[in-house]
Amino acid sequence: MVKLLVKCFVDCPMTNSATAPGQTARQANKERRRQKILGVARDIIASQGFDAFTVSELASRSGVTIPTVHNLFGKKHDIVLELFRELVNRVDQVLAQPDLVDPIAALETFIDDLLALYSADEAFYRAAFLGGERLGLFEHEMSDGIFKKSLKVAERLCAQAQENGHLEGRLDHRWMAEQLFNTQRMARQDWVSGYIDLERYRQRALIGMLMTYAADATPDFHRRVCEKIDDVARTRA
Amino acid sequence: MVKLLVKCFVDCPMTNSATAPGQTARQANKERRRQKILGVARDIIASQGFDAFTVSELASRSGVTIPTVHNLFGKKHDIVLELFRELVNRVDQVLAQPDLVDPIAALETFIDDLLALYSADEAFYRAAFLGGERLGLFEHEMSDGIFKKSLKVAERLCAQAQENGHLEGRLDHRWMAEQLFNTQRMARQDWVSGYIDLERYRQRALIGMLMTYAADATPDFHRRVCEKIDDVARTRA
DNA sequence: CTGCAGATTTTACTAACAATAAAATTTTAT
DNA sequence: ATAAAATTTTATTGTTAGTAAAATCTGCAG
Repeated sequence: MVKLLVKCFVDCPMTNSATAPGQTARQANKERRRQKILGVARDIIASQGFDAFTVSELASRSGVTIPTVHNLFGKKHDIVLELFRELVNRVDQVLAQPDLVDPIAALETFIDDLLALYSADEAFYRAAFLGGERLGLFEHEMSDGIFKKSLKVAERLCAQAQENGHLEGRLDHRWMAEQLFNTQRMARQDWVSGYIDLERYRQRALIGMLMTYAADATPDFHRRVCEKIDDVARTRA
Repeated sequence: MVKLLVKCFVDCPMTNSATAPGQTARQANKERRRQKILGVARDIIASQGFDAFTVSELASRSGVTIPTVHNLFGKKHDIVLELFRELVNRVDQVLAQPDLVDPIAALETFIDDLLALYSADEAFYRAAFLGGERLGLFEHEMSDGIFKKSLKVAERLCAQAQENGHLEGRLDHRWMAEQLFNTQRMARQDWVSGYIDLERYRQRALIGMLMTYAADATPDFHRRVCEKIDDVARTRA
């Protein structure tokens, strides 16, 4: 039995400025394999759902055997965890952007930044959210993770809107922030579940959040919000 | 090897007015076993999550063997389906109740009826929602099931509120109905996921829906809505 | 360019799960 | 009491996650 394999992917020094200087080509190849397998995992979860995501399917599609996958990632759980961590990192960056003065523009910028992120690699984000949900990875994030951070952002948005005279202050900002956050969350979940597409996600999130503003808007601002809602509503019947 | 088993549960005629007249005690016992197993299934899913729900666990906890479970229900999928069907039936009945004239009271009645239902058998409802979600049973219901029906109810609620002069009519009722519906849905999901309890579910759903009203409320009605929100918000800090 | 050390992949295996067929057993009706 | 029917169980199949140890490959030193 004769095997002819060519596996010498990396000969160049690579641009690894971050890690140790003595990093050999072997480790670079390892990382390359990991990324490839991670990509296949993303495709399986996004296109066939989490139940179809088995280690054997992942291995055969990646052109390796099952133990190789376990060798590179550990448990199946860890593969999903890695997708999820990447997701949290990327979303965190978008969340950290500075707010604008105008509340409506801030909302639209926020959602458009998020949507730009998601649409750049829809399969990845759907897979990561799906996997995170399924493995209960959000449960832990609930306490001090992106959840609380998102709420803080939403709360500051409300406070700022009131300072600028757009909100009357008749409603507790804690509730408004929660509503702002949850509206977007529900739309996102329906996208992740495959019920709606990204365009509809944008529409629902935006309109829902604008309606939250409207609940405590000053007359002038209310008019603007309603106009914006009509505007967003018109994007594809 | 000697076995002594006493399995004669039912000797009485039973009150089976619905089905065929010649229904034997055997069938009654069968139904009794099915219900017992279904109850165990509910407990496992609600207390340990869907992943812990295995046929072998279900069988051993129910005091039967694995093939017996399959004999009584078919596939594992069918067990969950039965829980889900029961869920849809029961929720349907609450949804079919007549609306009140006052929009705020209607909302509160609606959510309290729902909550009364859920709290009467919390384990069952959590398990059924969890199972339905996991097996994609809602996907099908999306088109012409409880989803559309719920939206219709919400839309009628808005229309009625406007007729009675509570809403200005500046916002499309289709969007308001969707927001009404989705707010409650998100709160429910957080309850099903174990993030919040029923009391908080009530609070979030009610406040979210009231805020939706507020977005298009006439000045008088807006005042009433805000008062109600404060009222609901005060129930346990 | 050749051989060694260490990293990597694979073969072979275990344990848990869903599901089914057919044998064994129990129950009901006569 | 016994035969027919329904029900449970034993035994088995195929799939999944995961692991240990053997086999193989890679990259570097001489």
